[in-house]
Amino acid sequence: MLDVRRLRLLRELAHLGTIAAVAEALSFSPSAVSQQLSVLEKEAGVPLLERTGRRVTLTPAGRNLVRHAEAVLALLEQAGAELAHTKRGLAGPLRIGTYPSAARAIIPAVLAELAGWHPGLEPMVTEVDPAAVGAALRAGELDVALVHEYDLVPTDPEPGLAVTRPVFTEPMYLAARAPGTLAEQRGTPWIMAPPDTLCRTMAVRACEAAGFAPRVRHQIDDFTTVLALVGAGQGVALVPHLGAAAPPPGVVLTRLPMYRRTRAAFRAGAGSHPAISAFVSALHTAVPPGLGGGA
Amino acid sequence: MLDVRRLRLLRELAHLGTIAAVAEALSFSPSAVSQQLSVLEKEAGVPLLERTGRRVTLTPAGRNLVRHAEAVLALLEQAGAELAHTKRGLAGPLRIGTYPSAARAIIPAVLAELAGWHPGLEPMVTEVDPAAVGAALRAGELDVALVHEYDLVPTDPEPGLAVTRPVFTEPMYLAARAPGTLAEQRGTPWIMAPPDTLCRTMAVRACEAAGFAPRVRHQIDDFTTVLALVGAGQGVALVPHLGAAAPPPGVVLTRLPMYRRTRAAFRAGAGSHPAISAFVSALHTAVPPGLGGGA
DNA sequence: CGCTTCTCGTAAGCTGAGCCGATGCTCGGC
DNA sequence: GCCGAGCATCGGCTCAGCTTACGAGAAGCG
Repeated sequence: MLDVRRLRLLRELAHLGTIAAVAEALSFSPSAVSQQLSVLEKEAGVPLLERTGRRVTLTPAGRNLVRHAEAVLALLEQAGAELAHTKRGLAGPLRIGTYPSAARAIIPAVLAELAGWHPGLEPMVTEVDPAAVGAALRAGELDVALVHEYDLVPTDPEPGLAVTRPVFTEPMYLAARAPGTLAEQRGTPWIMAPPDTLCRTMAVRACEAAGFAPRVRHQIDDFTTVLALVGAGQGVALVPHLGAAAPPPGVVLTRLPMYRRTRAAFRAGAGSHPAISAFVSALHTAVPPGLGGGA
Repeated sequence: MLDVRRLRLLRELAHLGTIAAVAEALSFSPSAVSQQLSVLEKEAGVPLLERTGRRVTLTPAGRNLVRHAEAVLALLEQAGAELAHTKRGLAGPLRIGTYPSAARAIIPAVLAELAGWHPGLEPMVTEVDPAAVGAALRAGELDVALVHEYDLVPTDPEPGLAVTRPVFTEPMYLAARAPGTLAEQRGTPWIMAPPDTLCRTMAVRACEAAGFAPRVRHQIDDFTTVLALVGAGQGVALVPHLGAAAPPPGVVLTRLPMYRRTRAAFRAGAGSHPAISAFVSALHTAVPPGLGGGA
């Protein structure tokens, strides 16, 4: 019988690409991961990994086994969820991951709602880099997380995870010193998120769709800072509704026909866990009215 | 995350009823099983067992968890089977369980067929008490087994196991010293299998269907011995085709409108294992022609 | 071309999960 | 009432599996 513990390592390897990263994610030494994968390979009787350069790649048999591992892990997750269902009086920790602007604008109301429903529940919120959310969920460091996606960025469904329908949809705004269209900012300096982030990709693509490649001057992730810089005449930026709560004087927001959607994500099979479904319900009822609507 | 090793113990408990039996089946001490189930219960957070008298019973939550355990174990079995599929050149041991008459009449031809197809395969045949076949399969002591069922005995599908369609269907015979019908044996002494066996149940029900309760004189399991006793005028008996190969002189076989069906059984999910499906194929091709038909 | 760096594998040693045996307790049956 | 069957608990031990340390091979860089 294949060992699930080892299958989990193989799955993480499939997602993270290197043994070192798996070890990092699961708080092991790389040596331990290597040893366990060797054992798995021996008891599988089939080569699962092959060294390519200084990394390892999964063989087709390995990738196939990962598919099964996903299914098994999802089923175990579901079994745990159903188990939690039978014990009444929801209690214990619920580890929630979120991106910064939701943490500020959404999470407090959601937690208040949740506390009213289930006083025993102990929500623990952690701001997490959106790129690391998947790994944190799979590694069991988080139970549920708020993730977002942009119109222009193709959403890749991560295997092993599941997401809800969008909890809310925000419009995007062009933040500048005067009203105007995107295309008029061809020559203006831009303030964008750091490279290799979802926000950055989205902003660049928006500019490209308007017919130009943006000149990036500042790389800032925090929307409050971004708006302050816009107010100081340092450039223009794209900000979502949640990041544009209190624009400083002198900053003009122009609504664009682009949207950011926020969903809840969790491990596949965990959607029926009472704490997680309660969180999602709280999310839906506590979401500020008019978020998807006017200005 | 629930531990699959422990879930397996819980499943066995659901089938076998006592911790001692689980320990026996899996070659552990009862103490080890008890400890592991305690840990499982603790990490489930819900009572799974309750002491009723001097045994333990599963709570509803426990039974529900067993359902999930079955699913997980079947999935793991399937993953292992698919893995074996990729390694070509079928090799290694295949542990086959069988009831005695099939061992004599069917298995040799099947093994010969199988050896021709896959020389590397090492079949290991064990005669197993039909009542213990399920436990032996689940415990991993057998990979595949020949099991039979009778018309008159309701076949209860064991969870955790899967069976093929009938491999062959044998007619049943009334073995006596003269031709005759079942109903005519109302007053004759009977030779039957020991109590609490499938054969015994079948024979008793057949008599009841013919309108009488049989007087059982001898309790013998081996059909050759049974026929010898019939020949010695010690009574009459019901024997399946496979058990009636060479009736001794003086014994007359009268065919009855009743049948015994033989199937192959294996752990749920293992049906796609190449060695097992090869065995089933060999079974179908090597089965003696006319077994389901004439005489 | 050689140095550094990053990655994976192997070897040696240690720790704790989990097994066994013994004992105690609580039921049910004779 | 006694006895046996079945489960839980307690010490003690063993081995699976982790860590640390080291070595080998492959990219990147001056």
